[in-house]
Amino acid sequence: MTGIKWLAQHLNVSIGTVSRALNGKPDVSEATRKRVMEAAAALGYVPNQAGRSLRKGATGIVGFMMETGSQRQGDVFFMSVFDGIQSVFARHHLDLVALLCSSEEDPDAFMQRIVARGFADALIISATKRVDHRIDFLASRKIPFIALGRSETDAGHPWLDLDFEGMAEVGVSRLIAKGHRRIGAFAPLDDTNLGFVFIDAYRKVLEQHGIAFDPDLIFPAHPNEQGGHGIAYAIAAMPAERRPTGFVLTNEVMCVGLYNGLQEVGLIPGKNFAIIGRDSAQARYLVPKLTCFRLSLRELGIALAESLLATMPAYTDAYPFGVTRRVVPLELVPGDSDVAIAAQPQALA
Amino acid sequence: MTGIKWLAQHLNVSIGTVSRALNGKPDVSEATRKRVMEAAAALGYVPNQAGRSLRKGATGIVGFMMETGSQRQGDVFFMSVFDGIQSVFARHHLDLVALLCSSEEDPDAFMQRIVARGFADALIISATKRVDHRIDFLASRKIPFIALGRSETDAGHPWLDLDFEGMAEVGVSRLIAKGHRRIGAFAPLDDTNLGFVFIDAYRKVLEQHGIAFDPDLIFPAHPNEQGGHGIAYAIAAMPAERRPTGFVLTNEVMCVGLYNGLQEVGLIPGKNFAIIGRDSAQARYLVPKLTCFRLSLRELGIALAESLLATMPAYTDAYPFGVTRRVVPLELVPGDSDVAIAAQPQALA
DNA sequence: GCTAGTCCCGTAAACGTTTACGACGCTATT
DNA sequence: AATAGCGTCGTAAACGTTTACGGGACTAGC
Repeated sequence: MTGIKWLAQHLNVSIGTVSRALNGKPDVSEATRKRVMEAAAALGYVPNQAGRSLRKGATGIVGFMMETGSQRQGDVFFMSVFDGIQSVFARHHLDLVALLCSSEEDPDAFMQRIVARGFADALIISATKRVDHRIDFLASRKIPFIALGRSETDAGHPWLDLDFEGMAEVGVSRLIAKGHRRIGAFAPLDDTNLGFVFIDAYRKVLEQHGIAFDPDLIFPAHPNEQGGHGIAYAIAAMPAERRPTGFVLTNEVMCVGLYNGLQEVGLIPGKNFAIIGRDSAQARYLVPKLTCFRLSLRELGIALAESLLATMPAYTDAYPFGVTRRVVPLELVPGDSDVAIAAQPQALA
Repeated sequence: MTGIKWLAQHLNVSIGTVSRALNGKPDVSEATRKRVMEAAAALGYVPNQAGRSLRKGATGIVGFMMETGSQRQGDVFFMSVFDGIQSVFARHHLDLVALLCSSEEDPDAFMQRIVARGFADALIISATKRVDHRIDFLASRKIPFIALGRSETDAGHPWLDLDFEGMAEVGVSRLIAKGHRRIGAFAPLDDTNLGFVFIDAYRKVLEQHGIAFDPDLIFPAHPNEQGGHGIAYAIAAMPAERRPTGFVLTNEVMCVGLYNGLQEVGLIPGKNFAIIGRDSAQARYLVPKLTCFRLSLRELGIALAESLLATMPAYTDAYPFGVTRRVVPLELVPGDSDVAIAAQPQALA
């Protein structure tokens, strides 16, 4: 018994007038507009989503697609990013919802279903794969979207990504300056793109310093705590002289697993092993203090939201910078974990 | 140019027949049904969400309300729960989406907006407060919902919660059996209900063992890493003889902060301090191994989904157990962090 | 006083889907 | 052979909203 005609009847005006009053259209007197808005507030009327979006062809919803399941990395990360996104969306009466793709469903099929159903006006995709069919699909359907993460699939689409090249540059050369020659890195076992970007830059930095690339120092792992933990044991299983003496790890959740795993095998970060990692709520309290890369996740969310809106026709006037394809820098926060090699006592067997 | 009439035209049948065929209604021949479904699959037709839910008055969507922002606790937790929920929903063509309430918006207002807009058919709310207006609101609007977490607000509604009484019983009496008399606990600074439940049970267990309750052993903190970390320093700031010698901590993310904080102040878990905590992906790799309570988050999600569907008229025949208001047990996984007091060397100042 | 213009507001169509209703053709029964 | 029944399908209304269109009332200008 709620609905616009109910409210209109209650006010003795037509439904058209009510709609115009609430949507700020010009063809309504200030007196009746005030009357309508007050009545709506008093009676708790809110336009029905289905009716509105059916008529307008837009939902006022932006979807953030993410995959659920314990395999995926945890998501303190996302909560802060979401908050940044929403602070932008709130200004435009847009709602952000997380579209949860079950681990049992194919991500590409999920995305097609979401789009065809007309669920959201725009999408944000994350965990981009090296080749990502979602990008081609969204571009071909002309759905506004932005990717959090680069991909080799290029549809001229907007994206934002962390500066993995910068982290490789700063992190690896910092360890080299501290005397390290054997520096470990990880390769994600799924085909998320970020791993490849980092490894490429990592190789380039080594080259610049005249250090030969050793494929044994690239440790394949799942991008979660367990993956980091496993790397520690993989290192310990190597002959001592072939082990890395330091590690640059751009994945924040892996840091915790690696840290604790290393301690279990007698490789103590900051003592006889060097780590440069990624900041996170958990990593912030590691002992000894983790030297890490940090960025404001909230600002990342804000940039993501603004860059997305810039590509949506309805908002281009508010955000008049075209397609953004940009890398956001991270700051190195010195800690005690990136010890110099000279200071390292012999690693325990 | 997609839509049901487009598909109907393409097949030379009426839109009514197409709709009936796709929705499994009886009034359609098997031959045309097959023809319609194949064409739909081939042309990639999926019914428009707005049109469908406008007509049916249902959206096929269940919303999981959660608050974003870095203040809230992180959510490796939720990802696994989501996966369990979805494995149930998938059988009924229901979609789960996370409704993200910005930290800048009032949760009660957010909920009202969501409900009034007719966004979801049912809701799951979490982080229940001691008195929670959302419960009364949803009950009065007769929206199907379930709460993850108890509350003193009781609308006869369904809920599921972790067995905090059981954790207090097992955890506290275990530490007492190991010689501890001064056992710490935490009280959440926001008014989430779980804190109160645990503290009440904690007091009762102490009483049963004839140990006086000391309010100084209840540490107020935010339920995140930083909160756990702060507790360590609060403990260190106490005169040594008034400090707790052990701690039972039911919040999984706080464990990491507390663990590392304690090490910083010279109170080493498993050596001169005892901790019983909650299992999590991060906590699993703490050194020394954390003695903790564990449960299957996926199964929790499954129970949550089934209990919710049991209260929805359309699904009561599939899940014919009425309103569930139940506590799910946790298993104690022994580690090395709950050291006996006799084994504790003198705590360092 | 007539016309043009302006300001409000009501009317009705449209968005895409589901579904009650009725129509049609066929078969089986009497 | 007439009728009842069944299986199949088309027609049209309905869901709640937005918006193009037109009309009425009033003002201003001549």
